[in-house]
Amino acid sequence: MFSLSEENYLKAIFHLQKHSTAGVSTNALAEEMQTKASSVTDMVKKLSDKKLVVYKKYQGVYLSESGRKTALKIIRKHRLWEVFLVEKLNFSWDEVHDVAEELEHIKSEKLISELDKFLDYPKRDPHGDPIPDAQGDFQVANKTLLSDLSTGEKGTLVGVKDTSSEFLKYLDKNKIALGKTIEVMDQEKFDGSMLIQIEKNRLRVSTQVTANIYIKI
Amino acid sequence: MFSLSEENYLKAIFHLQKHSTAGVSTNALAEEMQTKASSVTDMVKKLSDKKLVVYKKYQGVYLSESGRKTALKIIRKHRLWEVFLVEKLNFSWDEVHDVAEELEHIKSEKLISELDKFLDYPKRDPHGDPIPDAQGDFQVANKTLLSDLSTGEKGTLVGVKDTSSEFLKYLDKNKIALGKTIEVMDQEKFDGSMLIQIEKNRLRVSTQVTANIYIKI
DNA sequence: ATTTAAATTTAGACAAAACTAAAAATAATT
DNA sequence: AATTATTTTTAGTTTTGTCTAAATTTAAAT
Repeated sequence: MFSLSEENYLKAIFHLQKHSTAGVSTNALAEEMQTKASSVTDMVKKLSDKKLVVYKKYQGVYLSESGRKTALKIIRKHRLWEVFLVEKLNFSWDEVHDVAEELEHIKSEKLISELDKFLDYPKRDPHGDPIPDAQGDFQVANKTLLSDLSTGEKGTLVGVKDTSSEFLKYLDKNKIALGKTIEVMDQEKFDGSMLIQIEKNRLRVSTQVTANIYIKI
Repeated sequence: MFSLSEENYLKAIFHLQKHSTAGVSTNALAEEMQTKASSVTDMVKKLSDKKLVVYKKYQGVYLSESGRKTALKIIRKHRLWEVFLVEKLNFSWDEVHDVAEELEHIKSEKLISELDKFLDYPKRDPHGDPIPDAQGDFQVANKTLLSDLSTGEKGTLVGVKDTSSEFLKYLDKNKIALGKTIEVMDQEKFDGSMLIQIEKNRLRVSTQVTANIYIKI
């Protein structure tokens, strides 16, 4: 159907598109894809010919409806495989990304519908991100960044923004995990760092940390 | 490490090499890879540069020790994924090949060792073929083609030579499955067809069938 | 032992997806 | 508004793996 590269571009455009209503710029896409702007222009033209994106020179690129559907299918596969790796194959949440990045391109409807069934239709991946269903629909959680909470507020940790191995290992080390309750005990004016209570533990975390943790109040 | 295409060539050479002690011919490889002889020559040169095969112009190609090890790793992955698809995702033995063909190229040592563990270290794939261990070792079963048995002999069905969907569906339809006991009741001189007793059933099968079923006496 | 046939290799070309360097368009500054 | 800076696109190459057509080598047949 689509090449590996085309699929990866669609996914990247989808992820960049969430951040704003404007079109995705060539440079942003080049950065995300770890490639050069000229390569992006070439590929975007190809995707445009295939009606997967809407593209006008110098105006950035938008996913078309079919492009969005295709991107969501890939994201669905990626996140289902992540669940599989963690739940069945003893991977930790910081190890799954690269392997899922490969597995997401396997082409078989049956494989994914059966995997979904085998995993008992999970709604979220190991990082708390929602898994689109076969139609591409998914819950948009009303989540808040921990950094946006005020002293005294509390909620449940439902996701992470940064999914880098370094960040996830930091969380593991400090026993900060999905599903736990977090309460903001104090905030330092100077650097924005927070003193948080997470179950029995109390610790101070920097803004780099609080700006990458999603809370459901 | 190696490209998709390189891996597929190594696998193809491995499979063709079993049939004889001579080198694999360019044309045979072209046929197996569904490509042209000139493309094969190009790729074989590349594999030779990488010391994965031993190649002398016009003399056919042989796997080197490292080529053989690489091929066995891919075959191990292919067969483990086949077991996974059948045992965990409700695939039938005639549906697994194409998907496993894609899954076998996923690069992760941990993925495969954990999958192996998850499946409880299977020794054979759904078609009865042996699964190499992490070192590339596997049992070479002392199996016989059903067509080589004589009237009165019996044994257990341990594998199939032809793994095409058509043949496997034929076997399903006639309740011929791995692990069942088969006894040769009679053989027709004229066309070589056999009357076989397989558990409670008795049926007549052609040489196309008997030459593709492996029996362990 | 020639000639013919078949198999194999070489040479040159192409598509996909990337690159570099230069040109063009847009945005930002003075 | 004109100039400068930034972003984006174009033009021309490169690499991988394929192809066709022609040349070469090996095998088969007379």
